Amino acid sequence: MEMINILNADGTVNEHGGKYAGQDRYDARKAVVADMEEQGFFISVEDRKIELGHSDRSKTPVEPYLSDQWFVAMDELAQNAIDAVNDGRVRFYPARYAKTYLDWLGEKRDWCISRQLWWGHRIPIWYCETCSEQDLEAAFGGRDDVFWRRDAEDRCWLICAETDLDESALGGEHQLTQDEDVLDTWFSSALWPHATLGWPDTEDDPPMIGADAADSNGKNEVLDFFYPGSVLITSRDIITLWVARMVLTGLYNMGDIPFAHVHVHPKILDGFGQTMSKSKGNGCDPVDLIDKYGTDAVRFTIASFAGETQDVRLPMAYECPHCEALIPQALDNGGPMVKPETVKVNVQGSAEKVRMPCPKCKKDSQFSTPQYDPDPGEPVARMVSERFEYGRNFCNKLWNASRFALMNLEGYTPGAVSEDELKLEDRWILSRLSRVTAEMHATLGRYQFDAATRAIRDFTWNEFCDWYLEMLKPRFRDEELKPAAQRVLVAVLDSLIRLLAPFAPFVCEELWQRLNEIAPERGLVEPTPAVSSIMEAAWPENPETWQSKDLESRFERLQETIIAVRNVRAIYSIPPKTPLRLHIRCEEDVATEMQDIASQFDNLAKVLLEAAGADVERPGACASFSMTDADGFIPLEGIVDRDEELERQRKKEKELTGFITGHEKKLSNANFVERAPADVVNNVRETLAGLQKQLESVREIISQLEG
RNA sequence: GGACGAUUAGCUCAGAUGGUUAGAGUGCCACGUUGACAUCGUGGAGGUCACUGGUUCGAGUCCAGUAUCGUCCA
Repeated sequence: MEMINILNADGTVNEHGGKYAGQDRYDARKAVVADMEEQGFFISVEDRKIELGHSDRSKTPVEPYLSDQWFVAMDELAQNAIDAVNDGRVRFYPARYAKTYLDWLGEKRDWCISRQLWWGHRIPIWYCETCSEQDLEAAFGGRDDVFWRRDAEDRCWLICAETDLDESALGGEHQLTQDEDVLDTWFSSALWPHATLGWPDTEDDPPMIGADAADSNGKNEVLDFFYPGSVLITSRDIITLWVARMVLTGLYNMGDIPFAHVHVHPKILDGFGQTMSKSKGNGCDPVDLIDKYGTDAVRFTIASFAGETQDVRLPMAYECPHCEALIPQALDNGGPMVKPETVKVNVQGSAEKVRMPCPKCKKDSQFSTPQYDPDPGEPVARMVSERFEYGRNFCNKLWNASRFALMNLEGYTPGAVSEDELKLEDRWILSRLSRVTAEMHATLGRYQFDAATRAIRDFTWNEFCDWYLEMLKPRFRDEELKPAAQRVLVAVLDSLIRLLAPFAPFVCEELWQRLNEIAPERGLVEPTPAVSSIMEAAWPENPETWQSKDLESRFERLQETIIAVRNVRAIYSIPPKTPLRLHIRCEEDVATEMQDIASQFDNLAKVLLEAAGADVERPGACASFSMTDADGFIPLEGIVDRDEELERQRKKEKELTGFITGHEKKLSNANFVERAPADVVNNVRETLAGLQKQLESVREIISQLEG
């Protein structure tokens, strides 16, 4: 059946519309109904729910309209792009997104590239109805960038050219008319990886700031150097629209893939799981966030969101411009908006600008909405999110820790650090540093930015700040121990800044500069001169030989002891300044080590190690704690409450019993012992033995308390 | 209709190849300010891992189904 178009481009009915020709489509529809009624063909009109597409911008219903469009044949182009992913030349991270790409390309639907817009690249097609092939031959015969053929209905010539053709290029009586449409924006965007590097010019570098055109050596070295790129980082909703198109045009125009890796990051949704958009008014202005929390804070926080899931939620709040209180965003009629009971929502067209009252200071303020902008000069409640405090607090912590380090680098001299100058805490922090460096290398290699930021944050805060810096403090007060402590600290801080620089470049640059002033030569084991900017600094390589599992677990025992003492302090409300005494019952080798680090017990828990060894007895009135290979007693004459202590120990006993039963159950299962890997079984056995030993101690303590 | 994902502590999220007592940040509770940091420190409470089956010696993790939510495509 013949397809008949009854519409003009402006939405009025055309000459095929009979008596309705010239009428607007809405009027014409009413007229049709009226005419049917008049002629007795009309039965009824009823409301129906139908799927009706609307223009995103104008919200006008989309009408069916037949027109000629240009298409790109996709068969071969798509197949080449499919092959590039299937044979691994292009790799997706996370890998599942390759499916989106392959499924879509696999359909090989021809690509409609005509768009009825006034902006964009004009389609490089010219029409001529009057000329002959001889005319074309005469005008363009010598050119290899102009092609022509008759159109499918043999109505006119279609002429395609790489560069614009003059409308009179064929001579006076033959008019060349260029297609009115422009290329699909994705067709143009698809060229981005090579077009931005100067393609199709392969003989000159693209114009660059400061470059001398006279240097041209007949090659586009920029294109050669930067194409193909290494990684494209993008959002999943344009995998088909853009990524696939970049690959296929890259392969077609350049004969090579545009990039080897495609990393697809999650999409940030609002607190209700909705896509942020201007028209919904639930988005946020990154500049507002940067203004409030800091550039590095925003960057670090966003990096911490970037894992392998598809979405992350970012609950937003309005910030009262008067008192900085946060007013959480609420849902209203399906769209995010301030709570309806606190504000009348301004519907489109309303003249009055709504003011949002602050529940804290009771003042009100204007806020940005999709319908209008706030009045100039008016205090505006901007949109912020508490989640960025994560990054802000961390950057602040890093800054303060570094400041502390720099303060203590007074008198630093570069020099080698010998094995015997390394204290337990030095060896431990280096072991941990080496581990975190390796972990960052691994996670960044997989584009798991969330895991990388978590690793470096935990290291910085929970290990470097909480333990290492604290343990260095006494050494800084001792002139003899100071130099080595400074050298190790500088080396660790140097690495730390390098590792953090991608996520907090501004703070890190500032710290790097300050470190350069006080310690221009640094590093383990032999110091070397540092480069002038963190941007030039190499990614650190902290040797795996620094790692020691044994050392780390011994260090954990020290940490456990200190935490146990602090816990006793908290439970009995003993002020931090009141000194305590500690007796530890353990094997001799453990005792020796405890003695070696006794000064740290004093430093970190204000507790004096009074006795350590296998023959240590539990003093009469004391608080006790037990670990797998040591029991601690803290004499608390007159302070300790026997009932409270008993209750504490019984709680511990119950906890231990629970774990032990679980482990015993496992080991009594013949199937487990036979089928599980030997190391898993051994692990359970060892843990069980440790737990049993600990339980024994706890029971002994209980019986003494009861007795 | 098809595809992909999510459902774990009040909130926001980690938990790769199944294996000790499921973690973090934030919020909450208690205590703390004589100098790195209150944007902080110390200690603590808080979870039948959406539901139902299955595979396995063993499941937050693997499989099937159900429910709810989100996104893309048609």
